[in-house]
Amino acid sequence: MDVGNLSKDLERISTETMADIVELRLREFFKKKSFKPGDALPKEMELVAALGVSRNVVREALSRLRMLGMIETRKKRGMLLARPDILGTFERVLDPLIIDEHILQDLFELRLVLEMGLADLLFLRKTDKDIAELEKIALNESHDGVKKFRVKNEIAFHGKLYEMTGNDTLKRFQVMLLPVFGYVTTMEKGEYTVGKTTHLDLVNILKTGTKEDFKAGMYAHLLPHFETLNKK
Amino acid sequence: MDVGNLSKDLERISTETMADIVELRLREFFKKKSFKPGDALPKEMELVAALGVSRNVVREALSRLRMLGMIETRKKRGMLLARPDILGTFERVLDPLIIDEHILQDLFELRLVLEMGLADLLFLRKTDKDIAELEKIALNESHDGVKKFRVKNEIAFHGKLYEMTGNDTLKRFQVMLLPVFGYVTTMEKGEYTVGKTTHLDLVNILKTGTKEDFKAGMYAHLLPHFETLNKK
DNA sequence: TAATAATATATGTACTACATAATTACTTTA
DNA sequence: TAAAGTAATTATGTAGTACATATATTATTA
Repeated sequence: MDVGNLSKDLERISTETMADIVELRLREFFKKKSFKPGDALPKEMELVAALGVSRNVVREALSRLRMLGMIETRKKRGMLLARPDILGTFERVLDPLIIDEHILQDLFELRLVLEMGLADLLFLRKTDKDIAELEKIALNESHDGVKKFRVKNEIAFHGKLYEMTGNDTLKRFQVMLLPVFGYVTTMEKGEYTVGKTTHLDLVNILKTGTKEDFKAGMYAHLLPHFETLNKK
Repeated sequence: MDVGNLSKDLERISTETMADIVELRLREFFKKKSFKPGDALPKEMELVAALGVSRNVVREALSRLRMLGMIETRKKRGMLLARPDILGTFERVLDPLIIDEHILQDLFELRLVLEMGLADLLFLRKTDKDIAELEKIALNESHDGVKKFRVKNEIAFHGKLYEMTGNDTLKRFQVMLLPVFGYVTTMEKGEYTVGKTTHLDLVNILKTGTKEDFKAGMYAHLLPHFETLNKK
């Protein structure tokens, strides 16, 4: 018999555990019943009875949802639907040590994309106060060769840029990507090279320049990184 | 006594469960021992003995890590460290129905930032074949008033753009943000307004224009969305 | 009536038992 | 002796019981 077609004819044996199934069912249930954050959920024992599985299994599934912040539990009161902390869950798996090299590279590029796209939000929401603070950061930078400080400068400056967008999620996203970013940059060949446009240049563009100036400036600033990228 | 200072003096009673603690300890353990994907992990009973908690608790913690794709379990063989699917976990909590309105707005802006930042990767990696496919998508668009089709066009076109960056993570990210994006756009006041630059215009820029042209074109295309944004 | 105590209830933890799958060791047979 | 088949072993998966603990509700008392 043709082995190649076998996998099409024979359905893959599901290795799903009961906890997996219950987790899924609960998600569907919450959505279907259109529970809103703060609503009380059924008790564990009610779920056990309804689903026909052991309390153990139900608790494993609930434990997962609790970790994701989708539910909260209070003794006696039972469980409540909650608002998940979307980035918090992301953070949990974002460890450069465990992540695939290929994904790391993708995330590195993702950060470049983000930084290049910041300009519009930035020019919409920048304030004189912000720019003053940013300038202070840029002026305080030490320009000796110690790598540790250089990384610190980078983080402070670019972090402030994200902050200036007034988008908390974006800011947190940046914080999360920091370790990843750091990891990849150490992989880059040769010495740390600085783009022609410095942090101070960027500050000045923010003060008097246009959005387009800023986009060009940011590109020039990140150019050393862009040059490490390769085509498909 | 001053109640205001009380919370500073009295440490907050931790409501962490054993499962929370064990989860954390296991993460630290894996990192400390610098396990690599594929490595065999201790058996459940060994963890039970080492941590001094019930098997139940250990299993709840393991269940969470398993959900995140950090570990895999095979009967008899035990557990293996795995490569987590970072975006998969993200997806799990990214339901517009349970996400905070404020976060939704943030994610909407995040997507705008991404699209504005695509240009550099796009011009680095675009191929004639890609552009041809993109053009086909743009040409196939129906321009009647049916909203359903318009959304479909948007998804197909912008999705292709993400794809052309050659960055799988970015592409998946876009797919994830789609429902969120759709949700927010329906919130936008008034009728669906199209930017002055059409999809076909963008295609032509990709063909013969410069990166800067494209950035300007994309901004013009997204302008209706940008105009809904407000300052801090 | 207000403060206090008792009760009920739902989650958290521990423990036991057995099912199931898969590896390993052993035995049988050609 | 090698291959095939069988049994033993082992680690995870599921079920169920028991009790601890915190808290909302109810009952009691001053």
